[in-house]
Amino acid sequence: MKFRIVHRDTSSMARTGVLTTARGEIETPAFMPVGTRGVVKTVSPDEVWDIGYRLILSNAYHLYLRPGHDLIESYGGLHHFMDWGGSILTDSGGFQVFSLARLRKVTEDGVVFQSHIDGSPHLFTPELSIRVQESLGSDIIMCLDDVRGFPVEKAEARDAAERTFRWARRCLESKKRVDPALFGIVQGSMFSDLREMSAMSLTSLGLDGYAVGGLSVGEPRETMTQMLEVTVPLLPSEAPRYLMGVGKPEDIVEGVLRGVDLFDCVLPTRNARNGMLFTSGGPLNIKNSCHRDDPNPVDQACGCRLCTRYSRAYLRHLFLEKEIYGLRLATIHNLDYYFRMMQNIRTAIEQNRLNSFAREFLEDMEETG
RNA sequence: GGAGGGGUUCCCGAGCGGCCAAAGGGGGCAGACUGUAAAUCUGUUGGCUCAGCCUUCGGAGGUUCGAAUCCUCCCCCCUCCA
Repeated sequence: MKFRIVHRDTSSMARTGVLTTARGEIETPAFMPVGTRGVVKTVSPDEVWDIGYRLILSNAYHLYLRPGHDLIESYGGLHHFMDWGGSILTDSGGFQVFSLARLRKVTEDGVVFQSHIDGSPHLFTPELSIRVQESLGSDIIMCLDDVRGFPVEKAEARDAAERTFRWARRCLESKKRVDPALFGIVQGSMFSDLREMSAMSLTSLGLDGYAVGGLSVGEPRETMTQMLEVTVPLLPSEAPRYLMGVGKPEDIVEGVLRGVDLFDCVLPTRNARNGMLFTSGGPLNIKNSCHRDDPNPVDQACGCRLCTRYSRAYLRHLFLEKEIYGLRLATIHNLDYYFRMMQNIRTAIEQNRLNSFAREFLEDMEETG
């Protein structure tokens, strides 16, 4: 993997760049659709590709449990297994330490999960996480980290951040393949000094990229941006920076302003399935009765398959009837919205006007949201 | 003609003298969703001048301090026998 910065915005910390993997190039700042189980829910890889995406996120923990990383490896890796021609970043399973908190126990060695599928216990170590991700054939692999929720006691946050560093070192040591890039993850919850400590120690490992983890877990947005402001400047400028699990359109803009290059989030895909569509006029719940007899497209300004061919009335009908096509159309639309948003962000950076772009964007969001 | 079963709030359906404006589902309406245990979850669903009052359990009467619940008559639906 290579990362080349193309342009630095003069009005903010933002930059555009090109991330090059064995599968091709990705323009940054970029958003990654989430395909946890080897599929972006409800849509085909072709559809994801046609929208413009060249990098998606998948998950080591879920694919390890089912169908098993060895099986996927025997099918030529995840790209081949799911027929995705673009690049893949896999999450390490660290987030499941947080999201499956009731089903796990963290030790220095690793995390003992009780499978959410059949209850069987699994020890997920940094070494296993790397092995799984290498078997999958990911282009970018993540270090196993210890994610905690919000709020959390400082002692617990320190403990988790320090462990995350020790695990990162083990991940680096156990990495066998040379082609995938390895990203470390900064933790430290909402404590500036812990974030600093975490960033400093992690960068000493000389990893290929750095992620900021443990944010958008329930804290106020202002807190998240504060944490970015103390963390991002400590990360090497020439390496890609990735804000994990973020987020809402406004969160992404805030992140880019502070120098973040990569994002991922389930929001566009999950909310699509729940009937929430992102539009240039703000979010919209297609199930609301006001759309019952509305011949207009979901978003006049959108060129996606949903907006160019169907009325709000039709999409609402599909949702009320629980027809699968509605989920697909909504997902395509939201992914299209996010892709175009990232394009607009990149253009604004190259024209040195991200700051004013962001101000307008956030004001619009406030008005409609 | 005879015997039996039943009509409950938008729908299905529980309740079978007071704790019933009435369980539970469905449907409707609204909200949430941030490295996906999520095509999920939560709230709400008679009216009002809302800690109270009014209207409501096929219809009309009655018993009772008190009735969706008991009694009488009537109207409809279903099953079986002739």
